[in-house]
Amino acid sequence: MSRTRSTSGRRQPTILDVARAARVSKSTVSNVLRDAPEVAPDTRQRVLDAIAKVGYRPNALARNLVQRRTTTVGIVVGDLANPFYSELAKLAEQRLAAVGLATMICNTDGLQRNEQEKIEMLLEHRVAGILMLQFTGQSATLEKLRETGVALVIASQLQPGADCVDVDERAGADLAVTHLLELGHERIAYLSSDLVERQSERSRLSGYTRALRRAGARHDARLVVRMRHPAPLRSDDRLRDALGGLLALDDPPTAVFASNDLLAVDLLETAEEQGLVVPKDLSIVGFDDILVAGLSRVALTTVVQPREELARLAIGLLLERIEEGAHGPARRYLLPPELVVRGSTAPPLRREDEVAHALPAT
Amino acid sequence: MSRTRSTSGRRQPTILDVARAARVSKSTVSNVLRDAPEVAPDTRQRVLDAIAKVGYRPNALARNLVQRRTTTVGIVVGDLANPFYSELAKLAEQRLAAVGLATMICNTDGLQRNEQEKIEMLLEHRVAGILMLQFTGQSATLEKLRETGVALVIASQLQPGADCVDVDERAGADLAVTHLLELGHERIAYLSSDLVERQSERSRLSGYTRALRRAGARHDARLVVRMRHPAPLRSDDRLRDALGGLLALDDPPTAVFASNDLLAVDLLETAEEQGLVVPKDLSIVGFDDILVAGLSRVALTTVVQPREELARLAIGLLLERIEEGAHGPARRYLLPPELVVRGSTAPPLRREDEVAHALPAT
DNA sequence: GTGAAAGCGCTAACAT
DNA sequence: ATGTTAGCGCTTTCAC
Repeated sequence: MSRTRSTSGRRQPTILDVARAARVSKSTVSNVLRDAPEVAPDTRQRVLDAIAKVGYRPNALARNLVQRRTTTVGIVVGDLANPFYSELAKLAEQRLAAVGLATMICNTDGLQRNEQEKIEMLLEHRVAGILMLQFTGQSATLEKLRETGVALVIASQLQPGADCVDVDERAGADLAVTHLLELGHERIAYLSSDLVERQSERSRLSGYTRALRRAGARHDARLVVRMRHPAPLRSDDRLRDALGGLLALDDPPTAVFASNDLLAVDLLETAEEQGLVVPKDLSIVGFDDILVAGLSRVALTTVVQPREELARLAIGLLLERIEEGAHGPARRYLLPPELVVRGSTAPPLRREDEVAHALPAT
Repeated sequence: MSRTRSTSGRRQPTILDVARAARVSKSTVSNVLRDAPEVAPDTRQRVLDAIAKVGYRPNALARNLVQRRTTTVGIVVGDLANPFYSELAKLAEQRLAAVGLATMICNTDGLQRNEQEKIEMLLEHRVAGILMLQFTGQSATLEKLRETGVALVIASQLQPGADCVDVDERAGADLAVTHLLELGHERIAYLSSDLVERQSERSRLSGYTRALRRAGARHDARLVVRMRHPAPLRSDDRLRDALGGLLALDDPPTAVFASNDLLAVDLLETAEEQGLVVPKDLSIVGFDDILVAGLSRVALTTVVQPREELARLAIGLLLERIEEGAHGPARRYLLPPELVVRGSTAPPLRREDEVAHALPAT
């Protein structure tokens, strides 16, 4: 019974069209497609020719359906416009493509609602694995994921029971604050935004606290500020208020540790807009080491997250899970952070210095 | 014949499991899933309950296979780590997700080889449409795409015969150079990297030439430099050489128009590293208006590409094509660029000024 | 309103 | 070495 398609143009040729053109059965075509060993050289050639002739292109959906597994991996990211994540996403995609896996990228804007929906969509597409570059930390979501048995790796955050690869954020924050303490700062603020997930937030804050406590500095709750994340890379009202609040204290901070580079750069902008000079009047340390931080015009002292290694290990873990299945104990890589000192930090201005010379940045 | 799966855990429940649990046929389940009108309220409820009970999740592959169309769209991008493209990709993904479409993102690194492979992969996955945020311009690729009849939109570049949405790059370059001319510059270099596709390259160069010609300035081929793209946002040897070459001329340029912001910022870094002061010794104009360009510490004068509008129009076009099919005449949106003047441009230092005062940036 | 049946394009036994 | 066959999980006529 020959079919004729008049509507909406020719339909794509299938394996059957190839079979007819090569005068073989469709399984023979399938055999050469999957290059199974038992095909006669000349038959194979006939099939190859037929494929070229009819312009055949395999249908991944059909294949994936019958094989009950896909070669697609989902990447969930909070904000693709954040350089830290887009760089990570790029590295991950590269590695996945290198082993023949396609990538579905989902942006959540950091919203639980979106996160759930996107994950649901990935599961409906039966992705072989999911890499979460950011995670709201909602346990129900994690539970659902676990039920499906899909391979899962969470990057840049620790979640008990799941494969994780993250940097030691506590140690990183400690590094940052210790650096400031060593420069002689005593009043050090911690500024954070909800762009950073709760988990990470806690770790970084705890690193901040630990460093202060070790140095015997008194903890001052007024120096810890968490805000809605400001517009990226622009000075911002909320940030201006936050900074104003800190500086209005009777004993204002001389340095700020910001929980991420985007925020740190914004702060730098805002501070200078207010007439402060960084680092003379205010030292700033960030977290992430995004590319902008390294510009000499910006020169942000910051804690480095090793992106390449993060991506490499995360994809490595994910591929293992896809191979072996999701059973077995959770694995974790904890990467050590590093501090890179640039021009945004300097010793504090002592009272008596205030009119006189300011110490230059190291 | 009941099946038992002992290996690799439980398999995911199918529509049949739901049917059994609800004591209806599978087509009834399908009917409530696609909420077809003709289902009795109580039957629907029974099915809904069964779905929840067995933890059923629709299989998008099976659905897409039988419907012979997917709800997945491919986005092809050259470099996801380039803020301009990651911002665009994010906007596009948002709009697609809003209408229920999933997004497969492919990074090509600007390589034709990769571009072809990734497009092939998208086609095998039978994506409903492809949005190219960057395109090497290879006509064979375009031809293949056209043959498949897949919905296609090319953003940020004009390709005859395909739906395009791009900004008027020629006008943009003209704007940039005219601005420099009006400031009094006479020797204006054009610096470009292969990060910019050939098409765009040509347009921008032609805008540069046109502006110069209109002003009656003599064209000097030595002022036009195209280089391999340097490491993003870091000063770079190649760039140092390129700049050195320009400044070594007997009549060196006082201003540079860079074909993209990433390059412009790199140039700024390199120039200052070499002891030049921007804009006093050298004015720089970029193209794109990526977020970093707006930082007051960077303050790059640049040509704005309206990203939001680009994404909106591109996705709009793509959705139309997915609806209507790929036949019909190609459509095109040409967006007007805008110049935003910041601190990286100023009148040139005249010989007699050289030791004395320099004019500040506007 | 509901069910039976015929595929979508492919793979993977199993025959031959 | 090649062909036959039975699905993968779903949609979609078409009977009842």
